[in-house]
Amino acid sequence: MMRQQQAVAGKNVPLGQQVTSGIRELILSGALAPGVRIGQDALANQFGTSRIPVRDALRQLESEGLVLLTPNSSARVARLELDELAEIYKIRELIEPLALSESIPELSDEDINALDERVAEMERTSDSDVFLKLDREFHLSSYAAAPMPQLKALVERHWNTTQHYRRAYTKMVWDRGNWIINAEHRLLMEAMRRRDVVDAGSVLRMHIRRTRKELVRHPELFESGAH
Amino acid sequence: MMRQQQAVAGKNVPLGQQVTSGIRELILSGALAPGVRIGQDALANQFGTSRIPVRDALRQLESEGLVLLTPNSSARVARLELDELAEIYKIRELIEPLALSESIPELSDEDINALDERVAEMERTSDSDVFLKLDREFHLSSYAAAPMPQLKALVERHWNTTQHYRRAYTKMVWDRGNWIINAEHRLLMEAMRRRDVVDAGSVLRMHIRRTRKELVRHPELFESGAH
DNA sequence: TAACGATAAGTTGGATACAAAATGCCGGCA
DNA sequence: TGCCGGCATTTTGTATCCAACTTATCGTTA
Repeated sequence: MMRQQQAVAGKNVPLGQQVTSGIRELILSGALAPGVRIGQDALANQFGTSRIPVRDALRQLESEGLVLLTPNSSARVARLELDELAEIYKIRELIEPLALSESIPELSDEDINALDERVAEMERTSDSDVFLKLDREFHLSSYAAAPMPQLKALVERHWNTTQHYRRAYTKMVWDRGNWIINAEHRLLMEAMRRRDVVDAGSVLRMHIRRTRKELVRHPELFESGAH
Repeated sequence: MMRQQQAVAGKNVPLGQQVTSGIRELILSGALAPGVRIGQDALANQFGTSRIPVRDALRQLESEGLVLLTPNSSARVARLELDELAEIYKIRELIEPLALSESIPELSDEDINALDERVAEMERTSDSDVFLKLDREFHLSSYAAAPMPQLKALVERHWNTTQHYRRAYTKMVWDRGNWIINAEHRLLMEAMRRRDVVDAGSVLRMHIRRTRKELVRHPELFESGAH
């Protein structure tokens, strides 16, 4: 008789983790905006479970920086102030070039081509949500080959917590086009093709830094939403 | 044995957070070594609560990198491989100089003197545990004035997850003395007194980098313990 | 009228109880 | 002897229930 012991690390997913993924997706997709109150009962009904898995999920998401828990009171989708967003970008300026430079030597030519394809799609699309998704995929994929799992988890966390504000900014300036980002991506790809970790790191650092300065110029991104 | 919650009038800290602090302290103090299995029931009895707050605490600690949670199975104190430790140090080399350079302009002369006192105590003590405690206090205090709460939380997390290995290393080389660390601390203090963020950052980066290379030379730090 | 306070309703925190999965033990079998 | 499989025990995951705290409502009063 076959032994079901193995379960290959991921077959038997606890209900709590499914709820965690579900809520995380709701937040990252924008369905739940920062500041919105999220009740345990409502989520439990929505996912068809009791409140226990929901509570586990909320704690998990709080530690990921996506949820703000106030004891004995409410759970809300985490929101960032302008300085907090800028702070995250300053950290990103330091750690993402490291992730990139450690990843580049491990990338195959096929990987590079796949990245290039995403850049091309970004230039073609007229949908800001598609653009946002491709941008995230492009950058995170460019780090994927780095043998530094903790660093990559940290980077992804920062992308998650800033997701809402990047979306809001992208939508805001969508009309004006974003040729600068596309140009930076092209320069980044060119350096990556040459496997030049120094140039690639410099372009990426500039890219993040310029975005930070751009965001700081738009405090109106932080005014809306529930409190 | 069974520690009952003291009904401190007015203070209303959720039980789960108290348990979190308790377990965290057990791990950081070395009472719970990496790899050791920690059962929910055992902890619940030890803290005089049910398993619910313990589960909350374990989830919290997992996200802090101090606990490894395997679904449907065990919870263990997180352990690091040699490359993981090195990875964390590479991240530290980047972000701690930033924390320091942002903190230095905000430090008062009294703060500087207090830091100096810790350095002096480190040179005097003959107890490696005291040394470890002072070292942590010194560095974290030197970042304390930086107006970057997320960065400081990140730094503290890295100090926590590497705590056990720093302790093991400190004990291992305790006989040989650690004049190098003391010298580096002196140089660091000197740059901080001059409020020279560039020099201070350079010394700190060197300090962390040298420690990383030193740790990598001692793989035997990772052999012991439960698996 | 506006502010204050008591009370009621709703929400969260924690404990107990039960189901499901994993670990360990022990006997059978080649 | 060594190993494999099944059963029992232990441990984790989830649901339900109760208590405590927060928030809202409504009435009272200056």
